[in-house]
Amino acid sequence: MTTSRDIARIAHVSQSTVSRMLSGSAQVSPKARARIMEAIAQTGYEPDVAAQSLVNKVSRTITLTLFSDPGGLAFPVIAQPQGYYYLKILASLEREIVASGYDLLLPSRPFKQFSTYVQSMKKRKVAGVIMMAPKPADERLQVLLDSDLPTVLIDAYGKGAHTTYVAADNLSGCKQAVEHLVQLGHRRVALLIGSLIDLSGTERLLGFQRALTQAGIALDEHLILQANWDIDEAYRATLSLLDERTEVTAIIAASDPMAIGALRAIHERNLRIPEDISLIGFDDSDISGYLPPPLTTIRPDRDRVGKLAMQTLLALIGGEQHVPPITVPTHLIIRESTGPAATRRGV
Amino acid sequence: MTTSRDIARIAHVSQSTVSRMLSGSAQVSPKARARIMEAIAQTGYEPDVAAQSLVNKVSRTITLTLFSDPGGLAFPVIAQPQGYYYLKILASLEREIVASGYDLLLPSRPFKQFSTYVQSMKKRKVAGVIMMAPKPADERLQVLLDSDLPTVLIDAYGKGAHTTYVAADNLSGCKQAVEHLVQLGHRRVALLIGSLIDLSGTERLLGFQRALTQAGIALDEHLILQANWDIDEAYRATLSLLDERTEVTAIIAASDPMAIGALRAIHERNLRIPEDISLIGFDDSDISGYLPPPLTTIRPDRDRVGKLAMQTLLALIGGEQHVPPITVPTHLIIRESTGPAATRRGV
DNA sequence: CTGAAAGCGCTTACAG
DNA sequence: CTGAAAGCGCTTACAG
Repeated sequence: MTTSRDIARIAHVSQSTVSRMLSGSAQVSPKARARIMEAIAQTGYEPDVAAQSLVNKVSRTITLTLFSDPGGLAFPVIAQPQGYYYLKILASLEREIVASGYDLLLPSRPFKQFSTYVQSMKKRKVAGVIMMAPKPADERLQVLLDSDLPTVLIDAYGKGAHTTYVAADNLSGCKQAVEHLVQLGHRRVALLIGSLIDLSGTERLLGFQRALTQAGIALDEHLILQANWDIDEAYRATLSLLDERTEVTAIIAASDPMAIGALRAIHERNLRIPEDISLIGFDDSDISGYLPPPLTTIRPDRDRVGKLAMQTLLALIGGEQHVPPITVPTHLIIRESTGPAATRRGV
Repeated sequence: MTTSRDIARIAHVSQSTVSRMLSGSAQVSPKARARIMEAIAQTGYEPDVAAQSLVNKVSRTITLTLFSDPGGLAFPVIAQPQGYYYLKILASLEREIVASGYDLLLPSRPFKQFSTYVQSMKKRKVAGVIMMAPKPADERLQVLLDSDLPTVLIDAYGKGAHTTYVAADNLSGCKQAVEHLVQLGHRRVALLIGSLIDLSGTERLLGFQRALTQAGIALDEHLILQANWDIDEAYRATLSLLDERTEVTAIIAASDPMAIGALRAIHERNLRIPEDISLIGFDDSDISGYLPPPLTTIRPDRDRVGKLAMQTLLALIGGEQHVPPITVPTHLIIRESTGPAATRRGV
């Protein structure tokens, strides 16, 4: 396989000159440059990334961490409906990473103490880390924040000299959902919430509370149901909600998968959407537009989240310190699962 | 950061001995071994993978290719419902890769000629390639087959000295679906098929045809609808099918997303499932059990596909040649979307 | 603007 | 069973 020494020989220059030209670290005479370009074109030379990392102490590699998996794996998390949300972010992220000439690495690592994580990443000479939705309680998060490894958190808070975050505006998103329902005349609105220990869950809850309060509607804790982001739990929770709280005319699910669980429960009770019950999801997953009926939902701009995460990481890698965090807006997508509030059912 | 030279110094041995012990390539005296272990424990030493790849000419890295994306990216493909099928395979694959001590790399690459792909992977010293569902027509496939890069194809055919494949038994899967319907008394069964240029599409079609023929039911080309694996196309195709071919009592969708499209169309025409129309999907995606009604579907054992793909790749990397391909069975999951054939609608 | 030399952290014949 | 030496393919002061 062709090496930079071969290129040097063919172009009648030294290896140093080849290296300098390729890195752009110094001026190279036009003649030398032309001969080197010629040699590269002719041989299809590509530099050896292992040798480069060895001497540069850093490689053009970004790594991804999803702390929600105990083993730190990525795909087992996103292969579940709860994780579909991240797919679109990852798609945009990968596009951006590749466009910047970086590789995306999903490293194997020992499951032991987390303190070795940062060290492992440094040994692999990763340029930066993208961390998706770690639980704030996760003590491992702090280790990373304290390190000098450039890190961007997605949908989580956490700042440091070499860390910042990009998050969707979950709070406003959930507010938009409530406001839409209030405008349609709904007063008794239930919320299916995921876990309360991660950021997006808490924020969506907060948005719900604020919008309700602003509309002058009293909060009713019985109308806030935890379903752990899970389809099945959402299904069961909705079933008992429908049976016990017949005054409810609308349900907001804090994720589209939970909306699917709610949808099935509503169908099973032979209630019509939206005539009897209005339903709103959160995520705007690709299938939400094809549910019976198509789902009104909140769409975070996931393309922007992924794109900005990488751009921000690049700034951090470039040496910028204390890069400001970014919040990305959400949009209400009105489809057919919401309508005017019905008169009380069964009354 | 600690190097093997540091370990050697601390343990009073030479760097060669440290390396030999770590690689297990030669005998090391118990005393030396104990001192080296001690030094490693005390420093938290991990070898530098860049230096190792540089001298070994190969790294412990597996790379993933999804040819369906023109740019060769992974996430943009699997972030669409058509790609959800692969997620579970990838989850199992990643688990297996990590358990084997390999890293998973999603490399950036120039979009130019594909001929450089193999060379790029070699420059990155990847140990092996997993390729998901390339179109058989893709000329780039051949380049890889001709190379000596260990390669395992998933859901595609292709064999060579250093290449083999692992595929789900699509043909039997689709046969099982038809047989189930025939037992329920259905005679007029429609098939929503994806694209005819990839393996899984063609095989599912073949299974459909064979089972129908074996049941003594004449094939009717009007009942085979192409929907390109797409929810929306499946939705539209089902709409016209329902309007034009009222004798149809059952629909098999060759993927769960297409089944979702069909489901919505059936709901829109105010037909009941399964009383008026039976519906079967293919994939057993996580949401299929929560559709209204829960979907009968074909489940390929995706866990096994991923696991066996890596094990097979490991054999190839180990130098085995002409490793035999593997076919993984599928199972019929009966839920509530199939039932006895109705009398002809509208007659 | 350019080249010779040293070195990044490993592994592997080679000689004991 | 062990160590000294050379080399993997790059980059970067250093000296011109």
